[in-house]
Amino acid sequence: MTLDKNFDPAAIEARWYEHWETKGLFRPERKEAEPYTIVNPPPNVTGSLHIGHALDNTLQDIIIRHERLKGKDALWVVGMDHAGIATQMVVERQMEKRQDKRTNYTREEFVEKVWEWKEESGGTITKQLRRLGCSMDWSNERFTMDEGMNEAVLKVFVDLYNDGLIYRDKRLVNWDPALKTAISDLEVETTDIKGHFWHFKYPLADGVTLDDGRDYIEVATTRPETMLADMAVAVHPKDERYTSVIGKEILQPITGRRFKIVADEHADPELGSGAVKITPGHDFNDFEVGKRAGFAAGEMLNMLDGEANVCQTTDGLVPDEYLGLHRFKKDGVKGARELVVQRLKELGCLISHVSKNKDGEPVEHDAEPRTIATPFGDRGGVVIEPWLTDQWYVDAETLAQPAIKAVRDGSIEIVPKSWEKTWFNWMENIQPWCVSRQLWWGHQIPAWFDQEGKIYVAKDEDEAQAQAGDGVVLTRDPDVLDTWFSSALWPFGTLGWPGDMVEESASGEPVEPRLWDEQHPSTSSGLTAKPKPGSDLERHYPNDLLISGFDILFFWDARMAMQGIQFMKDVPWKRLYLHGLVRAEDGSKMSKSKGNVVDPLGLIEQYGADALRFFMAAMESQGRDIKMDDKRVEGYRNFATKLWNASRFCEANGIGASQTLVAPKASLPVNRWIISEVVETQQALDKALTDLRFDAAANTIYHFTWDRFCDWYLELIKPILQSGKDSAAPSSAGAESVEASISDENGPSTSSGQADTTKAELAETKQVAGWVLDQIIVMLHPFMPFITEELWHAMGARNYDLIVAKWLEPKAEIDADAKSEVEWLIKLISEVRSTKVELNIAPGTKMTAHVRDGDDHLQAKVVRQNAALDRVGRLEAISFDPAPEGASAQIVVDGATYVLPLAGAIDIDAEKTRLNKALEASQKEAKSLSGRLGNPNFVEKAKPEAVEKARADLADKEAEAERLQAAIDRLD
RNA sequence: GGGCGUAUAGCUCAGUGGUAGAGCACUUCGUUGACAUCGAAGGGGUCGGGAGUUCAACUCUCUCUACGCCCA
Repeated sequence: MTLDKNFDPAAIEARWYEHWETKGLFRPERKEAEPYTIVNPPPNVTGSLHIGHALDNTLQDIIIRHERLKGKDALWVVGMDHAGIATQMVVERQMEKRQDKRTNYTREEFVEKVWEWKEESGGTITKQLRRLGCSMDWSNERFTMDEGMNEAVLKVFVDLYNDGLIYRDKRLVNWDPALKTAISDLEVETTDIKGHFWHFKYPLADGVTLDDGRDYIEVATTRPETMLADMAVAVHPKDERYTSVIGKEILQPITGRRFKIVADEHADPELGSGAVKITPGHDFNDFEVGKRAGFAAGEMLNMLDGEANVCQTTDGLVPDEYLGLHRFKKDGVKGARELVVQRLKELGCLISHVSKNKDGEPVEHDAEPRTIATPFGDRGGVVIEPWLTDQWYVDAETLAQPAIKAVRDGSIEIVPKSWEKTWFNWMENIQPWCVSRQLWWGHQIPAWFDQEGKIYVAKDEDEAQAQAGDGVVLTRDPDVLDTWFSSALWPFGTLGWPGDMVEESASGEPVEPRLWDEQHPSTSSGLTAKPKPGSDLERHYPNDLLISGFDILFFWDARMAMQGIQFMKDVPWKRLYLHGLVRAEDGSKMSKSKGNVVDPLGLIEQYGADALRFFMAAMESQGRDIKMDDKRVEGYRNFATKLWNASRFCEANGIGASQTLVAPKASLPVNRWIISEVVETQQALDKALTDLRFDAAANTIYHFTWDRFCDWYLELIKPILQSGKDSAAPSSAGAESVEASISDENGPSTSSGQADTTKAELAETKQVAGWVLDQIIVMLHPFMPFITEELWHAMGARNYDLIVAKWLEPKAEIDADAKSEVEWLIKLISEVRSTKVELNIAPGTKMTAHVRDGDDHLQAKVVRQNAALDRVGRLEAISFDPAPEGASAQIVVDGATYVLPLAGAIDIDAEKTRLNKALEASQKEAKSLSGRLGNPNFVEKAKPEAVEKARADLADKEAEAERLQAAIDRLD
């Protein structure tokens, strides 16, 4: 197999993905291996892959592939979320297009249609995740409404109810009039909008007046329409303006309703008139005031229907002209708000707001302009109405306590740690979680009502009937559960809970599972439920890691923690990694409405999935959002191409797949050096991945591959490989450099490295090069799975696919001698190159170097590296004899000076400038070091290592400066 | 109002109590067979302002400023 000249990602991606999936390689059978588990945040069934998914899933895939390579039983659970509201909306919208609607069908028919939609059009995203290369366990793909999850949801609901942790309550709820359902407080987004603040007169009844003689109380409101359901006016108990009227009554001008003036600390004397109207049925604060004033929730007046149109209150006092109006102006049609203002104005009850125009003249307005923090539904997009209804609530406060403790005691580690505070802050102030939704699509709540309204909660109707007794007519609660209620069970519901639980008696003997204990399943049986030994549930719960965006920390992560601990008696995952958002190039949030959404599939088509993945990893530093940058994705595409070409080079030189996991035995310094570099790279990479530093991990492998392997190692071994070719096909190509030799008579005399290369050295080099390339391919695989799998097979016959290959075990030490020798070589060659540029000498010019102050050790190195110095450094000969008289360039490297005689014209001034620049740099550093060492405090108080290092550095720099000075002097 | 985060090269971002780094962009040079999706060599930052701790601060503390996010 020969690699194509050009690397084309699209040509290999689909092929390898299908190969992995059909061979079942995403989850190979490894029952004996240590388990490793991640559950994927289930994307919405209606969703398609956006750039945030690309980030989130790339990170997970990197970890899971790494763990799989390390031999673990790596399980990445995948599935979809039924997305109650979103999905129902999609299907209803489709119906609208056909002039059809949900209510033309029975609930069963409609739900059936949603399932049909799901089968046909849902789950686009699962195909797209495959494009990204994600190695989830599709063979066990789940859905939050599948049978198993349904069983889990029912059990959780029933158990929580029996334990008093779910209850039904009548209170104000966040009502979305567009979707006609309750939503949880997390689904409300508060936005500042420009609004108005109206001031009205509320007449006092029965001829009562205030101390100042007025016969009305001034109240102000941003929502005049709620006036139709006012039940009180509140004043602060200590507000002397109003103490005399507390307990007296107001006669509401529009409805004619009479209600009391109550004392309540909610009224702020500093704000407006100090008196506030109270509408307990339509405002969260007023609800509390109303309760304190003695109104039961059931008595509170409601003036709006589910669409927020005005309806009659139970006291029948809302005038007919208001009935049916929307709460406020909608689609250009005036609503109750506008009419209330108009009528009050006509009645002389509106207090105008007076402002001054630009000429300083007073101008009257109906209302004062004001910015109002307004709640909007995150899905429906309309203003949320606090509405008095019966809903199901989860006692989140109780469930939160162990979740708080788990983070506090380290059972859950949150990465980055800075999110802990947010976790605690939210959990400690958590509100009851409203879990019922007035939808048809979702898990219908397992609760039945008899004709008296008594509640029976049970797993099914038969159970409920049994509880209620024969002959009682039961009606099932039509509502469904919040989608997050089911996704909160993901870490165990997907692993076989509750089916794979067994109960153990006190003696430890297993008992037949009794999942639906008729009394109190979880609390009264006296048995401990445990996962069945050997089951996925037992092996994979707790999960090892959860990776999610911080935006779903409360929605999902926190709720998983609560439910996981409650039902599994253990945390859902040991670590929680939170990443940021992917932002548009200008730093703004991507949104469809702004039209600045970047499509990850477009990037994949343009640059390849590997490049996009690498970008995500390289940009993911903890605690920061990622700004989209196409140029950078392009750069990582180039990186893939670079690796491709390096592999082609190897292939062309007979370098192929290595046969061993351990590093080959090597004698040549360059080979020993690169093996050491592999060892160091692996250490850095493993550490970065353990620390979840994706950026560090990506950069480590990037720089090793490009800067070390391609730029130096492959260049340095070219002479060796070349000689192999020459000997295979003898030619005179290398004859010229055979002349290059060490001319010191006392030193070891040698001809060029090419001639000197033995078969053994060539074989060793090929082996090492092949081995190193393999290590790169393995280390890079979690980041760039496609190109690496392709190269893995292209480089030779393999016993297994790369995705299930073995992680590195070089079993090699870091070779300090080889390291220092090759580093010297690189430094010398680099210096020669930059000297040439500065002296305007053509880069290809071959030169001879004369060494000053060289010792035996250096001579030996020069001999060993002769071929590389010649081919890569363009130093055709290195002599230990003094340089001939005449102009020359001089280089100082590691305690020796290399004099490069220049036969032709040399720009002495340019060389002087160059040397002086280097001298200044050395002197500057030496000065700084000697200054520090001259400070007695430093020598006394600093760490001894620091002092030692400073001394050593100073000696080096001073010596270097001396040599440079000497070199300059020789130019004169 | 409370909380969190960020300010480092033209841009996007790493970074460590002990002489500032990467990618891109920029400048110059380079097609002798892995790679022009490339190679070689460069230029460029008083690490947001101020104060403090320390022998030593880009790094720790405080404060100010600017921006962003979350909660109320």
